[in-house]
Amino acid sequence: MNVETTCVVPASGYRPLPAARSRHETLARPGIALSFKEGEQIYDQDDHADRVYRVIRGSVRASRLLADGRRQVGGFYYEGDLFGAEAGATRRYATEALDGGCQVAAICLGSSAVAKDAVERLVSQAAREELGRAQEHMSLLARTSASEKVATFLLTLATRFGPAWVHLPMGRQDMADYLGITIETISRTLGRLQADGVVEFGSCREFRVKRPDALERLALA
Amino acid sequence: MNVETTCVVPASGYRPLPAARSRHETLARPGIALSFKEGEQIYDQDDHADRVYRVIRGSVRASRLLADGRRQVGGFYYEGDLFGAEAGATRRYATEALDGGCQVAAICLGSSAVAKDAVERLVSQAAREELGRAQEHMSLLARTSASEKVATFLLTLATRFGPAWVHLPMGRQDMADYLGITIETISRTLGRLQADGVVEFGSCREFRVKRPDALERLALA
DNA sequence: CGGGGCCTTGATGCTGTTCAAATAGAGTGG
DNA sequence: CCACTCTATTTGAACAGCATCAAGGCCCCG
Repeated sequence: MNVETTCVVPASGYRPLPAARSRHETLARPGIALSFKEGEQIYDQDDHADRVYRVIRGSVRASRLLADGRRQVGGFYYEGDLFGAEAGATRRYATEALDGGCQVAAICLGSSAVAKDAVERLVSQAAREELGRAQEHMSLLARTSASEKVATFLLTLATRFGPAWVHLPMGRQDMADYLGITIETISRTLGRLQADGVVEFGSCREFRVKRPDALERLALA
Repeated sequence: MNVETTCVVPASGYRPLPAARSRHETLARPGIALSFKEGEQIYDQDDHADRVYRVIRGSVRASRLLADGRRQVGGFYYEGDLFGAEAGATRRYATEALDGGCQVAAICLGSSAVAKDAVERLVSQAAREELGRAQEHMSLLARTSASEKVATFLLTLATRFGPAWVHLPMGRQDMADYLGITIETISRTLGRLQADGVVEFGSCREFRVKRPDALERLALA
């Protein structure tokens, strides 16, 4: 494409922050800290969306009930993640704390006129993060085989939370509803991965990657 | 590709537009109009993302090559849609014109200092639209059966493009890669829907809904 | 010790994939 | 306008993988 335009690459404003941030940076941001018990709801499906959040501690699950009663898990948010940006005026997913002692910072839209710019940047950033996650999730769901999905899921977690033992804040049903497969298939696939020596489970909520190369090969395939 | 006009009309009053827009209204917005032939690329995967676009005429396909050679279709954009917002600094999907004579308006980030605010709002709006589409697509991919996926896909198109005959700008392979199923399953499912009298195909690129209630039931189920 | 989640494991059927081939459709040049 | 070619779509048959139904085991907590 050879077009002569007066386009200028922007110096700032459209550059996303790296996905992983230090906790210090996280805490140094505006917002009202809130605590939630395990399973407690942060906001509900169809609520009016008037704020975004940042996870300070613990993890959060976004889920949605479909017309026929099935449940879809939209995503998981971990320490440092922004969430709560919406395409419309209402919540597409409900969000709940996965851990006891889960803390989030709420950033209210249009709260203080002083910090208006900062809030707008935060909201914009939240939308970008959400978009990235949604696209990642789409790739995951588009994969054909259950082992690819599960392998990719574990790999993503392992990549983010270090090479040692990784704690799974969500249950098997959550994973199933997130990956679009049944809980039985999840269980069998995890069992197979462990039997093949690719990963190792300390308990059903804790795993460790034993052969990263094999896991990556499965995830890509 | 050739440049048609060079309109740098700064949009004054911003307001969220309805999904369907008149062509006139579309053209009254800032941007550089560009024309593409069928199959011509608008931008490539991994390109630097320095502008967003609005479809003026025709339709656009976003697609992505995966490591193992498979192709994933991220979405389709139709007249009036904003596209090209990214979560990161580079393009996650390549985009190509589906029709001959496809026209899009390019809005360069940070182009004119005068319209800076308008551009920022447009980019923000583009991100929101993209997020909404991604979430819709996730719901689609999470559905278990092929008939649900195909029915939902047709219903979405029919809802947007009126009750009469709807033209499909994409081929079967595009639909397959969008829905995460094979082209054979697409073909069989469409055949079944037609045999059941739910839809009717004039040609393989044109259909009409005969029993909207039945289609909706399939889509929800 | 007993109850109730949650997770695992087993057997069977269905749905979609795969491989293969036929048919339809669009474009090209005579 | 027709014959030819190439691609897109449809159709067929066999197989593989996941869902479903069902039962059993594990673990936490009262």
